[in-house]
Amino acid sequence: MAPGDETGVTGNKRVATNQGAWTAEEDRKLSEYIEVHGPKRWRDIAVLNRCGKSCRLQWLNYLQPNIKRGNISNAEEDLILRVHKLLGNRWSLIARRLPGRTDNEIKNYWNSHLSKKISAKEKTREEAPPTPARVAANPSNKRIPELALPEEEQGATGNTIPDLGLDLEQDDLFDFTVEGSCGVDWVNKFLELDQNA
DNA sequence: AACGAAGTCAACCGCTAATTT
DNA sequence: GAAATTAGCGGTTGACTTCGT
Repeated sequence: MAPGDETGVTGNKRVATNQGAWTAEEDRKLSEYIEVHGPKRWRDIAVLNRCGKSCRLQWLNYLQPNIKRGNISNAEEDLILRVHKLLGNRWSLIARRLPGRTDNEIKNYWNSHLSKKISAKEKTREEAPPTPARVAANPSNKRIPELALPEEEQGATGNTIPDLGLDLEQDDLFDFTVEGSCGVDWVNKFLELDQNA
């Protein structure tokens, strides 16, 4: 593919497409188009002066039926935290576990809310003196090698997926089309596997 | 009231994988 | 099998809002 063709940019030249916030009129036209032609062939969408990529994003994030906006519940937040712990920044995978939520929304929510919560938690944990139980379990405060990843596997960002011997593409756990696969039960099942591994 | 800093989130960009020709 | 096209993903940017001084 020619780089940039779907972004409103051809080579170094920016083609004349609208940019910036979508208007209600544009939303309406896009919805009408998709109602007739379906959510495909984004490049061919000629009803708007928008690149196909922008149309696709608008449809996925705002215009699709059953899209939920805002008010992320505690249960959803917990689910995001737990799945993120397992998968890292795989926003689309996380989003598929939260019906009505989009990857973009979850990503934003993570960056603006959850990442801070986590760093605050870690900070308090670092500052807190070790509990008697922790000291008893590891009296010399030695690093436990089997719990640590080798440096080359940790990655620069720390957003690595733990190698649990699972195939994200093949394992049924990650087949998000399976009915009833959404919710905390799935995470619990995964965590069990995690612990066993 | 005015200003700047910090927070939020919609939209864009660059890239890759998958699909089609 | 190669090239072109399309779809999708995650990271980043920038406009807007809120908050503190």
